[in-house]
Amino acid sequence: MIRDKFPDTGRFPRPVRSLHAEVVEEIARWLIVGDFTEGDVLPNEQEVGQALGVSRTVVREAVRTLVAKGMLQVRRRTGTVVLSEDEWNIFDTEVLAWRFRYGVSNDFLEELFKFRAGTETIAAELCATNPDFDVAELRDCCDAMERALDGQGDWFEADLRFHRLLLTGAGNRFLAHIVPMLENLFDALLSPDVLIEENMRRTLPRHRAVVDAIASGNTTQVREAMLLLVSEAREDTLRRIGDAGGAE
Amino acid sequence: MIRDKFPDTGRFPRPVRSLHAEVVEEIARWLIVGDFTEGDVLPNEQEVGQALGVSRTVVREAVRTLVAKGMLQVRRRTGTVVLSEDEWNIFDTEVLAWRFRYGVSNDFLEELFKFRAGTETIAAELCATNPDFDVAELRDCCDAMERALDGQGDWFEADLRFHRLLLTGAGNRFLAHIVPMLENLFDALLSPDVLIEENMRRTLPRHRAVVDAIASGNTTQVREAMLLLVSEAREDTLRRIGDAGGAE
DNA sequence: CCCAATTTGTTCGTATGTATG
DNA sequence: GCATACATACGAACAAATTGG
Repeated sequence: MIRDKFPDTGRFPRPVRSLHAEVVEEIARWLIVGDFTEGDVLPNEQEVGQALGVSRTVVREAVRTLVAKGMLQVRRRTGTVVLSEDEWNIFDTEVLAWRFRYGVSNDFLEELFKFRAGTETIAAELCATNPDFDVAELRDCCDAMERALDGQGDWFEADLRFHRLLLTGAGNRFLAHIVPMLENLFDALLSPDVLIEENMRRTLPRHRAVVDAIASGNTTQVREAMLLLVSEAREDTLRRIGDAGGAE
Repeated sequence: MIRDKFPDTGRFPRPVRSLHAEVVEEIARWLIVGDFTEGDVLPNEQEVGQALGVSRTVVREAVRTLVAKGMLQVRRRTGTVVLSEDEWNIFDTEVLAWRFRYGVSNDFLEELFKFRAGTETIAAELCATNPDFDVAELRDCCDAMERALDGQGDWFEADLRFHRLLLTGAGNRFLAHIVPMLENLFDALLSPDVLIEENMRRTLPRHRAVVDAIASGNTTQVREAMLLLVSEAREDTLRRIGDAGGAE
């Protein structure tokens, strides 16, 4: 019972997260792990409420949230039905985070990396042709990564900043919106298992190659450098996942 | 008052859309047209309810929907605050539809077309290297477009099908999820103003060039053909928009 | 440090509407 | 046409958190 996560016992229990957020995530979990799948009808609002120990109102509001994300649909008289996974808002950061938390397939990760390779390459090309783009900042990131290899500073932060600069530097808000997805990816996948010195030493020159290519303004060179960077990142990450058997 | 859209007068009034949907869209409109902008706090739930003639419950559920889409944030004691436009789920189909309906800037459209050019190009390249991809279907679309030029059948439908095939044929669900956005774009922008014979006669061979390039398997050729296709589409569409002054 | 005001959070009871069979 | 099962909608009430005095 969700409610039990808020110990009403002691002096100051105070729920940090609202019941709403808990219920949303719990129902989302049902859908992701497959307790309910496409076409299934959820128990009615009353029953869901009872099962989770919350009122119907809370259930209704939670359902609205998941409807907004394309995971559920409510039909009068029928009830709340689960939509096909490819109706889910795949670009929604919360949906993505839930996937990472409750189980994501290898196929999904492969596709995510392919999408990332494509879009980051576009972004890098646009950066290369954007006169306002500041290459120096990008170089700073590489320097920070290099320092991190010597134990000075945070590799993770510098790496993320590098990719954020690319995606935001393109001057395209659609590309910029991929940043939160990337942050999710980094958070979920860049474990100490992946961030080993061997990988970092290999990827640093790949990053620098991208910077140099952008500085040169040669877009085919940019594309090649970017594709190499992301495909190696994919290797380093997914190999470890496969080894650890971390996913669904 | 939203409520007035449902004439309780006669015998059978029947609201086709729920109050919820109406209120969601109304508040979304407030944000898009700028009645409330970044950082603004909405009137409290009670007041919004009174203003729209609905109960607090309905307002709350509507707000949940907009929070789920990144447009609002709710803080206790403070109230409901409007988030910056670049927090809004830019890939959300409903948000996009509302933008088209209530005002979209030319900059936004430019960026959308650029994003589309990039992602559709990736998709086309992936189709070209996907052994399961059926080029014949793509050719069918072109034939259908050609027939439409002679008054046989629907150009719009064939054109859309063409692009849908590309985006789904790549075998990547992120790319496939761009289809609903494209449908929005087509619905909103491909008016009879744009779909004039001159434009259609020019774009048909561009489509065929993409098909041929994919059939040949030459990815650089695919890219070039695709970029040409989309950039011309952008010209044809935005020129008309500019002429008509249709946007925000 | 506590008090008071404001606003959302949450519950409950009830009535209505709508589609199904 | 009627009963049923469910979502839809309302209103009142109290709880909890945050802010400012």
